[in-house]
Formats: sequence, C-alpha cells, structure tokens
Amino acid sequence: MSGPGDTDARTALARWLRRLMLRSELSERDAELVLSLPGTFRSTAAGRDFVRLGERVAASCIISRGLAARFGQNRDGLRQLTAVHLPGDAADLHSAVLPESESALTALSDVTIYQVPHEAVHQAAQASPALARAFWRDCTVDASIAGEWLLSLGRRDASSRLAHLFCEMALRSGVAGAGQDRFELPMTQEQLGDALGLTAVHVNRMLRLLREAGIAAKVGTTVEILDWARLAEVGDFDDAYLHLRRERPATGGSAPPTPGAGG
Amino acid sequence: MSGPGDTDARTALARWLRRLMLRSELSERDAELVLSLPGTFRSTAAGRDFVRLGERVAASCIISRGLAARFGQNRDGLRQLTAVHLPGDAADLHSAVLPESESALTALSDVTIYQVPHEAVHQAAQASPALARAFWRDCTVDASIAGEWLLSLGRRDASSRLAHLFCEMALRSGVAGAGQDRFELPMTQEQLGDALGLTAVHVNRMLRLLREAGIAAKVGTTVEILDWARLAEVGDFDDAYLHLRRERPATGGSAPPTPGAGG
DNA sequence: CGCCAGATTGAGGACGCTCAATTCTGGTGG
DNA sequence: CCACCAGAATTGAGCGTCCTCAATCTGGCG
Repeated sequence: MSGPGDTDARTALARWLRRLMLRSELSERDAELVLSLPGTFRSTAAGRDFVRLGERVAASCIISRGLAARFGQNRDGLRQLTAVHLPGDAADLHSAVLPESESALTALSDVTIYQVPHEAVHQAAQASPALARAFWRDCTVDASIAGEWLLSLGRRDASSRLAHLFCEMALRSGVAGAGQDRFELPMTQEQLGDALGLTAVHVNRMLRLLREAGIAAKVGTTVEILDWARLAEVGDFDDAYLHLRRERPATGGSAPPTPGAGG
Repeated sequence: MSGPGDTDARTALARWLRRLMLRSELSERDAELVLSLPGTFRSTAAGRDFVRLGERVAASCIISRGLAARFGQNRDGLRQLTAVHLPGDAADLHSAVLPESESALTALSDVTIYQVPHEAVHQAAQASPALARAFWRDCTVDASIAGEWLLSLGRRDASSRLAHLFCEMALRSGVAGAGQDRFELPMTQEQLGDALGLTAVHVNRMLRLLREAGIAAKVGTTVEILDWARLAEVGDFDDAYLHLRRERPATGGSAPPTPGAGG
C-alpha cells in the first residue's frame, strides 16, 4: 500500500486529478486529498480479465498504463465492451458506491492499475463535499459516454460506429488539442468488434473502407487520421458528450473537433 | 414551488425515497431531507420532449406519473432511447452535477414530473454525506442498466432484446415481487423500436413471435407475461444489474426472477 | 362518417454474419 | 539465419436477420 509520499502513486493520481479538475472546481486541499489517496499498483497482461463477473470489489482502479475495458457477456459468451478506459481514467470509481459489479474488467493491452480502497474514496468524499461532487460527476461523464455508445449501437451502421470510436478515442487521448493526427489504440480487430457490436471480420472490412477512402488507417497499434473532417462526418460525431471543455459554445452544431493539420 | 408541507410533493418524493433506501442506509433525518425537497409539478403530453438536446437544465426531474425516456438522435434524426424511467425514478438526477445535457427527455405517455432545483439537491447532499452517496449510487444504478442495454444492442438479436426489455420493465414495475403476470407499458411499437434499436415493423413481428409462442403478449398498453421462465430464457435475462435486492445470493446464475403464478 | 395514429402484413433488398482459407507478423528455438 | 509457431489480419462466398417500401386494417374521436 503506497503512502502519501509515493512518487509513482502521485504521478498516476495526478493524471486523474487533471481530468477531475477539467470538469469541477477543486481547492488545493481537495487536490492534495486526491494525490494522497493510498493504494497499490498491479499489472495485468493483455487479454487477462482483472475484475471478474459478479465479483465483489473493495477498491477502485485508476488506470496508470495501457488500455482497459468494461464488458458484459451474453448467453453465448459473446462479449460487449461497455466502456474503454485510458491512462488517467478511474475505471470503476462507481464501485465505491456499488461494489457488486455485474460487469467485468479486462486488459486490452498490458495494463498497470493503481487500486484505491473504497474506504479511502469515501473518506476523501466525506472530507470534502466538492470532491464528492467531482467523483459523482466523473461517473456521470462515463454514463454520458455510455449513452453515446448506445446511440451508436442502436442507430449507426458499422462504418459510422468505427469512425465514431476513432473520433472519441482520439479526443480522449488528447491529440486533438495538440493538432496531431495519430494516436495509440492497442486493440485487436476482435476487441474493436466487441466494442462496436460487430464481428472481427466485419471490423476488418470497415477498416479497409476507411483506409481506401483516405479517411483513417490503423497500422499496428496506432491510428492515423488522414481526414478529420470526413472522419467526423462518417462517424456522425459531436464531441459534446465527452465534456472535455469546461464551457462549450451554446451552438449545438456537430462541428469536427479541432481538426489537426490536414495532410 | 412546493414547500415541505405539500402532500403531493411528499408523495412523489416518497416513492423515490423508497427506491433510494432499497440500496443505501439512510437515517430518519436523511429521509426527511429528501421528503422536503422543494420543487414544482409539471405535466407533459405523450410524445412531447420536455428536455431538449443541448439545453442547460437547472432542475432534476422525479417522475410522478407516466413513462419518460432519455434519448439521443443520429444524423438522420433516428432516435435511440438510452433510458426509460418509471414513476419514482429520478430521470436526470445526474444533471445536478452535469447540467449541460447532451441528450434529451421525452414523454412516452402522458407524464407528470416533480422538478427539484439543482441547488436543493446540492444542499441536501452537502447536509448529509450518506445522502450524497445515495444520490451518486442512484445514478450508478442507471449506468448499470445502460451497460446491460449496451449488451442487448450489441450482442442480442431482436427477439432477445424485446424479451429482455419486458423482463426488466416487469421487475422495475414491481410486479415480480407481487407474483403478478402483467404490467403497464404504455409505449408504441415505434417507441419500443427506438429503445431496442429496431424498426417499428420488426418490433411488430417480434411481438407476434412472443405472442404465438405463448411467452408474452402486449395488449394495448399492458404486457401479459404468459411464461416467465421462457421469457427470461429468450431474453437472456439476469436481474443482478438492476440491483433491486439489497443483498443478492453469491451464485451468479441467471435464474428467472421470482416467477409469478403461471397461467 | 371521415379522419388519424397506430398496428399488421407482405415482398424484396441490404448489411453484417458464418464458415473457411490464406497471408502476415512477431517471437522462439534450432 | 532460418524454420517454426501462434495470434492476428485479410479475403471470399453464401446466407440470415433486419430494413425499406407499401398496402391494409383497427380503434378512438370529432
């Protein structure tokens, strides 16, 4: 269990804190409460599930390195990802208030997580109402993303779903602000299919479609965005649901997100 | 704005409180904080949207009467419901921490809601950490339901989705505990399609399928469940995600939910 | 009685799945 | 340096679920 002085822990927590502060007003004292959250590091190999179905968990996971995902399974064992989490995300902060998880967590790539005991989360929340609200808000943003995924699965076709996911992961990776046109997405086509409600075979075809249209290409674990505007167009993408900006313009338009330098 | 003495308001809030207490430990004082939440009643006709897309809301809605739903729309205006709310549900409690709603609320049937100003929600949460946690937890249960819907949309076929929705709405309506075999579901086939990611035409065919198989029938606004076991079987249903019981058995089985008296 | 929203049914077509074969890639050991 | 291997990616052919378009039917209501 890491103490307040642990540098690695503070580094991992700092990334999460930055995300929290993007969306909530937090005092210096609140920040210190977050940065000094106790916990333990744990690594998991790609493809391994680290929270099993129906398990009762006693700690929340902050992703420190790699890509993790929440998923459910149907009768036939087919998986459906319900959330993907990047470094700096709290993958299951909500388990602090609902420890009986009815979904599981899996490592999409090799992953390192920082596990904070629920007790510590509650103590921090109790010590600061503003922090309690920030935790709640963080979970709410995840719910907002889930809502957008529902829209994708229910009302968008395969190519649109894939393009939409690329847009989302690009923005969440923080590339758009930096004007970049590529980001890491260490997911196999099988895993992409599980995220999009498609088969790996069809994901492959849709990747080819985007590549041959000069819109985006996935090479190895990196996605290269060749045409931001058309990617957002195909993906029917509006970044409002990600709540990445503290204040967003009143216009409800579906403008492409801060396009990077095109070609 | 209703005051603490308003009987109708207390009645509406009491139903929500019962739901909160199902999942959290709340003191007498916490209960009174909830029951005395100020607000105003408002009615909306079936088919009308009462929170529009991108609108910034200043109050949370407790459903008092009727059926309401959250939804998103794709580029073509096709709707996808992301949540359905019954009387006693807080339809957008989360808006208290994330007022910029990127989804909208619509009245599936004639609806009466009790609108509680966000300010009041925050005051109550600030006055009682246990209550703050209960609010957070309530939102988390909604997120859990959204996760299960993702699984349905991504990995279940049309008949399974419909059967699953029937199971969920039956349990949430509180019929299973009462051993009943019918419940009100005032949704058109169009609306069911929007919930399930299907067209109204195909919903119609799936309804016929369930009816002709002697599993369930929708007559007007009521659903009659003819065979609980087979409905849960077809719907691939496990009620854990609803978190309706305070403690649930450690077995992760997919047992049908307290079947009503058959035939 | 006319009107309208919702429900019902049919026929044809498209999107995504299944099954299967093959190629590519990175890692391991001889 | 190369053979070997497993996992992943790629491609083809055929098929099934669900969609589209369209017509008809039903019940409530003015």
